[in-house]
Amino acid sequence: MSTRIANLLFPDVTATPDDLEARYPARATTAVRFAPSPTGFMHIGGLYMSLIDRIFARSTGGVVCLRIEDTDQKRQLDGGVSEIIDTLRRFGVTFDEGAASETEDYGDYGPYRQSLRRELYRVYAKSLVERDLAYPCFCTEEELAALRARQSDENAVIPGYYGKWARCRGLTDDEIAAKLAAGEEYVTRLRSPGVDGKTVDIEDGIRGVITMPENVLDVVIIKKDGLPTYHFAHAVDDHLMRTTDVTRADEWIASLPIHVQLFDVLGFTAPRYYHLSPIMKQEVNESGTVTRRKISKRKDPEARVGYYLEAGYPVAAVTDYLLTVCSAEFEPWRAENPTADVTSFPLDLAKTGVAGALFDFDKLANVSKKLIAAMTDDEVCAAVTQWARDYDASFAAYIAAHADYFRASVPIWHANRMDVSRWEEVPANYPYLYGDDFDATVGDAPATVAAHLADVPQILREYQAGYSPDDDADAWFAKVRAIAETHNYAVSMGKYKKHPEDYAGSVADVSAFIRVALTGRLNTPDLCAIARLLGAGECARRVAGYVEYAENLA
RNA sequence: GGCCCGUUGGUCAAGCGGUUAAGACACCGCCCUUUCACGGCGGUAUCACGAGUUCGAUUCUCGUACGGGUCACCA
Repeated sequence: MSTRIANLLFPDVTATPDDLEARYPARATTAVRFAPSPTGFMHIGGLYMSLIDRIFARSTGGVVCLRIEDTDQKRQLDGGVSEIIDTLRRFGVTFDEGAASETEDYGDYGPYRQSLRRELYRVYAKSLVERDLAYPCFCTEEELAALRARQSDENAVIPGYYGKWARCRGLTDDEIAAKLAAGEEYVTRLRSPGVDGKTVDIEDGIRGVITMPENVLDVVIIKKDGLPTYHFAHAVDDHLMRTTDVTRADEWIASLPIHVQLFDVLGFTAPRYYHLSPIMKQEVNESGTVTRRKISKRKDPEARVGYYLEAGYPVAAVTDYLLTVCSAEFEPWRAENPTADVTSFPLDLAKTGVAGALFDFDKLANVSKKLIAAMTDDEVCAAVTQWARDYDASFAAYIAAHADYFRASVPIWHANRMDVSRWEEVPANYPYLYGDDFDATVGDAPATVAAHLADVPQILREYQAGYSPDDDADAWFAKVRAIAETHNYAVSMGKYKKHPEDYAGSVADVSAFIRVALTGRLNTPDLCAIARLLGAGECARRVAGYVEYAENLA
């Protein structure tokens, strides 16, 4: 018994583990937690994890807490907590307990930020010292570096602080007292009861039983600054918060033996673990080899959740996509429940993939397009307007100045189309709709125009001469067909396909000339609708401009 | 290097000893069509490799290769 040392180390700690047990009673439901570090920006992987936590809690009738892991003081950033809360809320991820703002918490199992839980960790650390399961270590960083060097020289099978390498493990109480009296700095280490050669079986809800060597390392549990390491905080926090299920990235699998040992010496029941594979990104290195790696916040703009907001993906598209990646059961569910909130998806974590999916922007775009197609014109109009206000000031100004026109334009590219996957594409894809002095003649003429250059000016002149803004779609197209006929362009695709040699082209070509003159593109929404939106004057201006351009080319 | 985890088409994947090896995205083709689309139909393409178990392996076992993770007073 090292009561003397425990008291020397933690003189102010009077509470006992039993007191804490009583303060945080067991829960009646499942509990999971999302536990990010407030490093200043929200990572897409964090959104992914928190979404899964939220859904897990809902589908098991339990709660989800937001716990802030701020024990690494070097990495903290001002505003980091609000960034997390605000971003997640935008994506519909909310918590039943946890940090509510930069300074406030709510819920009965708090405080929910580790920097405020210092005393809790110390109670357990003291208990461990009393029971000879932990001890102070006075080794400096230099000494530790030297130790690693020696181990590498001697090819130690297991590197690290343990057994004969653990110098401070054998310090007598008197020696410890003397060092403490001299004011030497120290960390607190676990006196690992692990035995080299023994293994532990740990069940993972996704991967099944994992067999690993038992932990023998005297890991640090309390750092020099008095705050716990991740391992110790995980054990104490998840026990005291009565977390029943721990979801986290699979990079933690390697430290599982430490964690179960900690739970064991502390007398806690370990939670059920689910280790999820992070979303990967494909990379082609200089030698041409294709590899996959975690999405990195340094290299990949898409790592930032803000990236998707700025691009204008509807938030539901992002969350739907993430769930598609997480579970193969999501898409069929979504098809059955097109309007249901994502968080009501009955997620079965056991069926989640273990390999680490590659982020697929094509798939995201498709999910998003379908979702946008299902929105009403009014919803789309409102969403684009809001997006522009937030992220595209000049487009926002344009919308504000042409509110009715903009509203009238939305159905043109929205109705029965899947053209738009994110709002930034609206100004980018439709310059011929939204912009002053649009000029269709910049760039090269498309092949179909170039191939019929002799006909283009005359056809356009006839089109313009016959154009009436009062024509409906049928009348408008009847005129186009008539022009086609006079120039020996087949009036239907069917006829043209049967005998292409009999014609100069088809009505599709004639339409293409008009389309290019009006928009500069070969692929646009319905031309007649575009012409009506633009107005007769603007159409005349563009057609005239293109006639001149085509004549110069010819 | 030690220890873990993984490997089904270009991508996401279903599959749990016998299947024509689902489906989605992307791509291509055809049809529909008065243009652009939407829609419909169809197509190309996958079990990393080698042993073993078995009447039979994508499914089980063991190797090999390749990929990933981890070996901090960071989480």
